[in-house]
Amino acid sequence: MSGGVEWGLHCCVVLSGSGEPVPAAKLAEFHDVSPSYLAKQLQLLSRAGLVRSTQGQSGGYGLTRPPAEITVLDVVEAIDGSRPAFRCTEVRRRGPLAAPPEKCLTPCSIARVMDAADRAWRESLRAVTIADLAGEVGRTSGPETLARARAWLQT
Amino acid sequence: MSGGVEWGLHCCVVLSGSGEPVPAAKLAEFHDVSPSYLAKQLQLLSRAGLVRSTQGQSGGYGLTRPPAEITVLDVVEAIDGSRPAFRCTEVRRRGPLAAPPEKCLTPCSIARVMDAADRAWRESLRAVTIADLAGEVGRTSGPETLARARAWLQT
DNA sequence: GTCAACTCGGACAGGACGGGTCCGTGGCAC
DNA sequence: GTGCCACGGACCCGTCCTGTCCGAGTTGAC
Ligand code: FES
Ligand code: FES
Repeated sequence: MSGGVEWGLHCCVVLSGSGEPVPAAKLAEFHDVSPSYLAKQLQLLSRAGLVRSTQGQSGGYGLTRPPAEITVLDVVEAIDGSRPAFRCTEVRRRGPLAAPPEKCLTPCSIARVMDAADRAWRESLRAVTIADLAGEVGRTSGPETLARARAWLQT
Repeated sequence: MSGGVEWGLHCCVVLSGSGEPVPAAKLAEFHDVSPSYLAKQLQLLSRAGLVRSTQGQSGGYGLTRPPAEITVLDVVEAIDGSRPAFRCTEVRRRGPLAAPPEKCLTPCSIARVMDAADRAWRESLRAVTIADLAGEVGRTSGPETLARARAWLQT
């Protein structure tokens, strides 16, 4: 999985509840990561419709929806792609004892198991929203942490 | 995820209940895949202790345990590795407002969510065994399918 | 209205990792 | 002894991730 997922998720958390747009350079300095590369991740988020960018002076990025309506799965799929990790290549149809096409109407049982596991993974990620993450941060690191971060971003 | 997982899983299914060892070349011909690459996957399975190889003439591979005691997760981890997909790089400790070390005793909430999803995925894979897969194949493709496959491998 | 500065957006290289292949070595049965 | 087979490592190649760059467009100020 792409390492940029962590950056995108952290960006979404600090962006939650920030009314003013935040430039990508500020976000990069805040997290101490490469500005150019983080810009690419933000582009992916923008293309997926999770964040909206306003150009010009005093422009930047902001969430398009309330944080409670953005799930972790949305961010992960936007950055890392939405294709499943396991890809069935229909091995059963090859070889000397290949299964005839009339027996391949249903997916292979192995593919079904893999697909079920993938669905469980996605369901677990869909159950958590950005708002949940922000609340958790306030609970573990103190409520003032997020406020100070947003204030620093506005400067 | 590595595409060889599909091959290894199919190999384990056809190997289940086969008393005689099966050479790697036969398995490759049966699935119509590259013999060299499948050999590498079988080596990984052997290193993980799932299959045992007998050398010399009329040698080959065979399962070490009953099929009901080998889970799909065992095969996936043997071939694809057991490290989680998401790797936390502790972004919160960097930047101008870095979290102090005394607040980083517990993992980041984002990392916790990712870890929970990964655990759900693994749990879903651990619930299915090779014997279950073999039974499913017999139910959908007819009970004689596996028997014919094993007979072909013995030739 | 004009200018300038600041922003995003996509196009462009470098490098690391995994897929895929090959051959030499050692061990077992015949 | 001889032939067959698994094992381990070294090797090349394609692909994806990482990282960077500069141009188009927009905004705010003067
Ligand atoms: S044919 Fe693809 S998983 Fe069985
Ligand atoms: S610091 Fe790694 S996920 Fe938050």
